[in-house]
Amino acid sequence: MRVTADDKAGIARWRQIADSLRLDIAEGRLAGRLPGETQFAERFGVNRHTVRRALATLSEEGLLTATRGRGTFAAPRPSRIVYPVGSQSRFSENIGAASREPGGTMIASAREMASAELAEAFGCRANATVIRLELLRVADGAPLIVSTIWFEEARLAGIIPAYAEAGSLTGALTKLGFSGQRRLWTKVAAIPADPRDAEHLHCALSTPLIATTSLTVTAAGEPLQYARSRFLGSRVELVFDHTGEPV
Amino acid sequence: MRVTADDKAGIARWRQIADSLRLDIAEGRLAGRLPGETQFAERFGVNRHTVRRALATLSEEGLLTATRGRGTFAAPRPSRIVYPVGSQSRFSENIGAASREPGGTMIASAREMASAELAEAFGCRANATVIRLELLRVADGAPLIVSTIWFEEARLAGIIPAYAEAGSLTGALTKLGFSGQRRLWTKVAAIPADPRDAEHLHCALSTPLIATTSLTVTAAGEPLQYARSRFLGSRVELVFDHTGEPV
DNA sequence: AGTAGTTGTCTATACAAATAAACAAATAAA
DNA sequence: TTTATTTGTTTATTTGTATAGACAACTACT
Repeated sequence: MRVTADDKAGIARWRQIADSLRLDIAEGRLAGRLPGETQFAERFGVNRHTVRRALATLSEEGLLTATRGRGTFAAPRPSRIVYPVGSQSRFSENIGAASREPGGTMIASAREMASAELAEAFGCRANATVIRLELLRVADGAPLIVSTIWFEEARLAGIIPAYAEAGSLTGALTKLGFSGQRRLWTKVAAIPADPRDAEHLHCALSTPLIATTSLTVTAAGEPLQYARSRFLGSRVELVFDHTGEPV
Repeated sequence: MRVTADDKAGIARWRQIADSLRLDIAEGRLAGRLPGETQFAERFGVNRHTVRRALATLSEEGLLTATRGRGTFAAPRPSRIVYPVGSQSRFSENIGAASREPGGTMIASAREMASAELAEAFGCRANATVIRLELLRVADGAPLIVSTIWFEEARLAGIIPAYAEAGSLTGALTKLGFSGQRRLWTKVAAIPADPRDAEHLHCALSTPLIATTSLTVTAAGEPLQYARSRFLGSRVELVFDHTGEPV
């Protein structure tokens, strides 16, 4: 089979244009009144209808409003939520500090065997039982983060009911007698959204996500929780403050 | 115009399948011998030819090798490069420590007016002159990072020739009499690759990138460099170590 | 040698996407 | 009001995408 090594193959021209314009709007390069459909068509080297198909999708997404005779206008772009990450990170504090109502729901919870990765982080046997908690975190009424959090059952058997009652992780841990815990490290990667995450975050497949993996320990330094969070790349920005780090 | 709000609209079925399989291979869910084309066709609910079109592209990308009569086999997946980020981050040290030959080339350099964002970071006038340096960083022979770095001209007039001579940023700064600089903070976002970055990083448009923005200051605490780097999400993982942070 | 299972190739058909050329309908400004 | 500009609609044609069925070529195993 003859296959050209073309990046854009298999993606309709109108889709490419829509994606390009969506990015331009998100980055603020396109705002207010947009150029006419005819101008766009010429700029992209396509027929006017192809541009119209692209604009129609963006209009459907609420990024654009077009009026016959007047023109097409870009909606004002929302700013990124700033999310500080450090040894003391907590979801509710972070989002709360940015004066947006936080929220979260438990998507799922399960007991399972520790994977090799997890066993290493917890310093336990590979077949030890762990508790997995899946949370969906919301800000401004739209989903922002999907978190998968693991706990050692031996240490945190009652975490699920405690969370259900307290409504927050920090609260649940306090209820179980843990305080003064801190985050040891955070790993960050960029990944395309998989079908499950795309559904929860209400975004398209392959949308760029920030994937963080982190280990939190007790005040005494014992492993407490291992978490993997996926942040909607378009709505959030993580901030790491290095002041205070050893030189 | 009637437009359904469908995520996958405008993306050919074979492309969606190719993207899905590419992710499966990258995450290790698919390895060694793959299911037959007929099985894939049934699993995805499409014709065998559509699957073949998807496999053909992955084969073109070197992720697959198919042999008539034998079957189709996934290439072994490369591991992510671990990139520690902290107050002392330097590119050559990081990649060097992972025992991979580092490398870098200057893509471009220019003098320009400070943007509002930049002026705030540097604490200077908005129309002050800054020097912009664009670097492409390579590991294992493949591009990994595109960095845009700004310096205040008033403080670092000779940075371009110094870099050209020293071959590294740290070396260039030493040559200009700066040492003991440290990174104050790092912001992290996930963005789709734009046309320029996609070209440099040799990746498809809209590939997830990690975008970091950081401020480095002199030993005395004065702003030294403001940098915006784009990391290829599929090949790298950033690690932030919070030990030593104030509690 | 034979057989089951695999990838590779071919032809034909139906549907979506993109192009082309006009024209209608609304708006803004002269 | 008139004019130019803009988005919206229609019809027709061409190119790409997906399906269907059949068969060839090759491999691994019995």
